[in-house]
Amino acid sequence: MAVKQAEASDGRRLTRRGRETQQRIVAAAAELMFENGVAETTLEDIRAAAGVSGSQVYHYFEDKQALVRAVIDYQADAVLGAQSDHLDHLDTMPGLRAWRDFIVEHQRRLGCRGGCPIGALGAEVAETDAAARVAAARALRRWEGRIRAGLQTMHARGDLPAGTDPEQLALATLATLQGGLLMAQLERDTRPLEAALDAMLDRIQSLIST
Amino acid sequence: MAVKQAEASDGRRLTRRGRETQQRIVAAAAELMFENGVAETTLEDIRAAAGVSGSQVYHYFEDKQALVRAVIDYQADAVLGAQSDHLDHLDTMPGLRAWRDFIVEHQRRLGCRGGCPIGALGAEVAETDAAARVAAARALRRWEGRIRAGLQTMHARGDLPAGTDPEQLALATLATLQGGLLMAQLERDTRPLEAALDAMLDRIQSLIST
DNA sequence: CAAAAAGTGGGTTGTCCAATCCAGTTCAGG
DNA sequence: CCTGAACTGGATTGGACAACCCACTTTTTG
Repeated sequence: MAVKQAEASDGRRLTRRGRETQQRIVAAAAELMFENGVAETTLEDIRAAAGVSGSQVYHYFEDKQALVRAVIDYQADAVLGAQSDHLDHLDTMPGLRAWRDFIVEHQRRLGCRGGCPIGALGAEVAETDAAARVAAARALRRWEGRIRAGLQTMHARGDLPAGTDPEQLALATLATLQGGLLMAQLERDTRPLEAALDAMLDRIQSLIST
Repeated sequence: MAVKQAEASDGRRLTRRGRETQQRIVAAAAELMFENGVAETTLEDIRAAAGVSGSQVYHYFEDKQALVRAVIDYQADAVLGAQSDHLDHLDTMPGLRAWRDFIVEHQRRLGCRGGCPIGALGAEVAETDAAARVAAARALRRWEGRIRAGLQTMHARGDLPAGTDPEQLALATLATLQGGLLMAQLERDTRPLEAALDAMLDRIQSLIST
């Protein structure tokens, strides 16, 4: 599921070159908004970073809000893509632990800056742009779906007791991850993130060994 | 620990009346920033909502950033104050469950709008205002301290096994709460919040009954 | 109770930035 | 190869808003 906008703001179809330019704008916007937030990122910054000129941003996007929505979809693909291999193996404790380590290490490399590309962006625009809020919520549901798939496999295999609900557990796991990322961002320290994920994985482990 | 700014932007001491006006400005700013975010809240909006005139905001605050920092401290007091009774009883499972119910019910009443007054605000300004980020982090540590106190009581009492670290568990609990609030805000649904808190409380419960 | 400090009301300024426009150039399909 | 559509580059506009200023009134204090 890639970001297939594939048309200009006035609805015309795009050529190959056009699509590339559009993607370059979204990628530049995503990076700048991740680093500085939506409000602090001007269209001029994006234009310069993408290496396109003046009217181009408006050629491809209706307005700034439309670009923000495209960025959210782009980040959803980026985040799920980056951890795709890990997400495919969340049906064993070693797989879950490896995923945890991957996320913590990634945050450490970033100096805990930026938080979650989806969650932080969504939170910033949630109360002023309903469409963007919904886009962020949809992105989180995709993510949760991948986690749930792993837990459901464990459940079907009988590793998780019949009484447990994989969906609830997946929701809780993603929420814990989001909160850990937020606290890590604010404290510039991975410890809250580690404590949060470890507690949730220990919870799953304890369900298994029941 | 109240917000004792108690001086104007130029460092002069405030009279009683001045302090009241200053508080009215902070309270108005807090409400508007909670509802619409920092970027969407103008000083003119705040001025009008607080019922003060033109230069007054600048009389009491150096600039908008200083006001944001005051709002963060104000919200920290407000949040901890509102759940103070519950925070005093986090040393039993019924106490923890009651706290959970209180938070979920509060979110339901708000229609899941706004998220966490501290977390959402902190996330918005984290990458553009280091002082505000630190203020938010400090607020979260105060909150975490209250949770930790309850868990430490359980630990000392022997309810929690010796091997468990109340601090780690408190950190994880707050992170889970933050993530649940964020997801509830984005999805406009308390289910992620409930799933997250329930999973974490079940974790604590399972540690007790070991 | 006088004089200085604290607080008020509103007007002004300068900057930033989203959004629009248009003249010129490149590209892609028939 | 040529014609219209896709794309480029830069200039412009209009509005919003943070920050500042000053004349005036009220409050506090020595």
